[in-house]
Amino acid sequence: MRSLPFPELYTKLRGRFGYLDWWPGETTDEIIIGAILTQQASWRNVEKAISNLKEADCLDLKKIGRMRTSSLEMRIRPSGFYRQKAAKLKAFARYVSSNYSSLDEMLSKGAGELREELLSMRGIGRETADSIILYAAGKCMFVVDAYTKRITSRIYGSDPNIEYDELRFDISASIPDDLELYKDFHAQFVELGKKYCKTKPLCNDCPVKSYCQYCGSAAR
DNA sequence: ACCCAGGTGGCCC
DNA sequence: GGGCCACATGGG
Repeated sequence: MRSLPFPELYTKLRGRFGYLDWWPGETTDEIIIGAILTQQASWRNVEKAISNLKEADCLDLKKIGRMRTSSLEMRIRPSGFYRQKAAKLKAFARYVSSNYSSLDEMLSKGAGELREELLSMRGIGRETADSIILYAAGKCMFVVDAYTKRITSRIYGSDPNIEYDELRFDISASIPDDLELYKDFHAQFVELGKKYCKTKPLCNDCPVKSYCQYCGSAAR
């Protein structure tokens, strides 16, 4: 197997998929709402939920805090786990309004401190916390997800069940401290994963096929 | 009729 | 520290 360090992996994916502008031009409220709604859901379904909220002029944490729970649940229903997610959104909205004068005040804290705080909140796990830090707060925090684990295990032979933070540290330590790179690299992992790295082999035409231990033999 | 999706938390041993 | 499980909808 040829070696493929993370920066070169990014270059390769970027060359293939182009710059992927995730959550472009959205408000921080919308990014956080989307980060919660997308937990174990397809983005297509999240878009429906977001569109329902927008239609009701409720794509806003303060308004979500004041909405009737049943109404919120109905709006976000397409994104799945809608009762849990409604509670998570309510809890987030309540937390911000009772502890800060604005969402921006919370998001302007240091990344490490903000991470601890987000992780202490109910329904906010590591991936959601890091997505909020990276895309809403705009601070370098690498977002790991199931695709990131699967792809790195197939290319580098690492444990597919690697600890979230271990992989996060490994990638962070080997790429430059550049916000746009952090944002886009995660998006590239997801793009590659969706197209070519499902649990079943989809090696055909995969941009990193020759580096992949899963299908590398076919590529050689 | 399955299997999967841009996870999280709880409970068990 | 790992292995299950519930949570729920919509698309392939």
